Amino acid sequence: MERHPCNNKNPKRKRGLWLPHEDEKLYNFITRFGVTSWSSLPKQAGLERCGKSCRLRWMNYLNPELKRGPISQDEEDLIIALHKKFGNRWARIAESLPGRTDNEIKNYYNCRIKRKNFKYNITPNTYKPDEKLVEESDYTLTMAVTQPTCYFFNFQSTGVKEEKVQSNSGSNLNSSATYDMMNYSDIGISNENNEKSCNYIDFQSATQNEILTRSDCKEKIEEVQDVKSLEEYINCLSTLLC
DNA sequence: AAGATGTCCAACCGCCATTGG
DNA sequence: TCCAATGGCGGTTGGACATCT
Repeated sequence: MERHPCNNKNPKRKRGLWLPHEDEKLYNFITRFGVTSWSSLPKQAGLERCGKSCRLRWMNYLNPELKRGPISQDEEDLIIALHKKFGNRWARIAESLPGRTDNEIKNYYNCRIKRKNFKYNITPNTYKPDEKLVEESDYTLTMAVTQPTCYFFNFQSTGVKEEKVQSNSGSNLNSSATYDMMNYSDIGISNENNEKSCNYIDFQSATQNEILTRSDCKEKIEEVQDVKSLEEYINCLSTLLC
């Protein structure tokens, strides 16, 4: 197999923003011949770029299957939910958003959602995906669309420190006695018309120096939006943690 | 009006798993 | 079996543009 090195030492390699005529060459070549090898494509298409650069330009910009326009609220909700599940595995997240690229989602998350999280006192850098949930189908995501009044996307535990999280009212949460400290939670609440929204609640501050009570929990939630079915929320939480 | 600052995103870099000579 | 090229991925950066002072 012929090798086509693609590295910084190649003096002929062009860099920087793509020019319209380069886009045209790449687009015309791929739509006509397809891609058999990215490494040999630049030469065949008459481009002074490396194969990697061509691949990136096609994947992130020229591919006609890409969706243009701003990311919708539904898409944002999905990104948040999937990020909780998969962490920074952008390519995996992008699989669930047809027409959106991993780069686009990554950029969107880093500059929009991260800022929102900061507003709600969440530090995504501390986030680690819950491997158990990653392995266990789409359970949390399914929850998000099937719970009519209260749903949540994910809970994670941290290995950093242990902290008791209890309910003082005999709920299901209490039956499991002790959990690892819940770090951050995304809780989505839908209204009567099943129009969902996504809000962020920092449970860490609630659990850092105190036992998290049912009323604490309810108070936290009510800070964001009125909740009609706290019991349902507790049940969901208990099911997921057990 | 102009400089400073912030936001956004295209593109590059480096790492790693896979592939195939 | 070894090893270098390749492709894919996530992290990061630089610059264009927008907004603020």
